[in-house]
Amino acid sequence: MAAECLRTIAHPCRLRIIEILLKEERSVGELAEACGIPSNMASEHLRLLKDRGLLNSRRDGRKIYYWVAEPALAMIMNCVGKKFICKD
Amino acid sequence: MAAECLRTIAHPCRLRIIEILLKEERSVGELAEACGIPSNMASEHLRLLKDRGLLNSRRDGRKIYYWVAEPALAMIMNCVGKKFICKD
DNA sequence: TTGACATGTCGGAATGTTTAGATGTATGAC
DNA sequence: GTCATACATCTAAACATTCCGACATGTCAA
Repeated sequence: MAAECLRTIAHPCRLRIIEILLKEERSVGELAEACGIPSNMASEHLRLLKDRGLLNSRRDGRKIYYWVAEPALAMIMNCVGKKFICKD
Repeated sequence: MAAECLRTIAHPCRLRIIEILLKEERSVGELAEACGIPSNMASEHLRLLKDRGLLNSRRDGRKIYYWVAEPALAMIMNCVGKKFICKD
């Protein structure tokens, strides 16, 4: 259901994560720092996004890198962030 | 905040309401019937959407008609519904 | 004014989400 | 092997959302 995926995206940390990952892949620790949250919370957000097929991940040594798996996210983020919807 | 507005949209009934209102304005009762929910719940959903500036309303006799106030909703719905994101 | 209709608002129960801390697992360095 | 690092998982508390019934408001018609 579309509503479920929108809810998944609709969280400040997850929007920030998606925004970053649209540029390039990142590790959990990097994303956690960028969002100002502990890494276990970042991990939880990433799990939610990955469970819905929005992200993919790969391990490289001790780190795990995530990237955007769903191209539509770029369009959604373009709508959301660029000029639309509840700009402050 | 963008996340807040996305959360507002991210509900099955509210997505349906937006989808209908993108075509033409409708009364609360019509929307409630279309969503299969009681009219007081439709009224509540409409209030949430209106409070964030996504809808507008006008009274006509006893009925109150709502329509889409935020043009970006058409683009968002186009992304969401047409081919992207968690299609079943 | 009264009654019926359309909508809005107010509780509160049920449910879902977010967060934090503690613990668990996998990897590389030594 | 031990240790530290990077990440994941579990649990429970705190918080927010959803839904429903009951009641309130506002309008029209008679």
